[in-house]
Amino acid sequence: MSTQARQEPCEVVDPAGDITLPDDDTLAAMMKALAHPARVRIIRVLDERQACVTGDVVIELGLAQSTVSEHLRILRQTGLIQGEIEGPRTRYCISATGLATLKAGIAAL
Amino acid sequence: MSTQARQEPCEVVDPAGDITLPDDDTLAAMMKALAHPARVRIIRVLDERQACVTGDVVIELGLAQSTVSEHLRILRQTGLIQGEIEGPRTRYCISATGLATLKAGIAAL
DNA sequence: TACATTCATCGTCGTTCGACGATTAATGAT
DNA sequence: ATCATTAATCGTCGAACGACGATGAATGTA
Repeated sequence: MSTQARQEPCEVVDPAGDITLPDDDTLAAMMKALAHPARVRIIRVLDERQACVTGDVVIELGLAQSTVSEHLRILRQTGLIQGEIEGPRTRYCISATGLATLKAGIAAL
Repeated sequence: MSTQARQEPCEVVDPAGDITLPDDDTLAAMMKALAHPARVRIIRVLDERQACVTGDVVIELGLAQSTVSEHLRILRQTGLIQGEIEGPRTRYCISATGLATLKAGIAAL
């Protein structure tokens, strides 16, 4: 039931080095990924608990499992989070570089 | 009122003082407003040319007038830009506070 | 071998978005 | 007055979104 979060951090490699500014389309896509309250909340949840699995997010958001899985997919495909399979479950965490790219793109507006 | 609109800055009042962090819904709404390449471009255009009227943006984007007017409405309603009527045309400019709120909200993620 | 657990994917359905042309309102010019 | 210009609004239509339940694949356990 609960997550026994241990093991190494989800973010295996992410030097957070040189961040290239995204172009309009990429920036708009990242914005679109966060253009939904549920996905903003997911980012906050992943920030609080360093990392957690899909089931935890489902409980936290109170939405259907398939709905949450879809939101996670969108965030993953835009590079804002990353998930690694861990047995029968998937552990998600924030992508430092992805989020940094978004922040840089916004800040440059 | 208004009228005798000169070419003074569009941003009449905008101290850019205390910026309150937006909640999830507000932040998501601002993201949604910029979750489209055309609207990101509008922000850039308004940034380059301090301010310009609808027709200028129409030419710059190459979209139908009604389409651009709709994009401008969305940005205006979320408080990211502001427009003031100037005779038969409307002059738009970036809202410093609106954009600052967005930047603060993202940076706090 | 099952069987349960976890999560991604699929199918559906109603809502919203985004584009456009047409229309309307307001202003300026003739 | 009439006409032209500018921009917001309206109506439409196809595409995408967002929610859900159902299904399926992968893993762990008895």
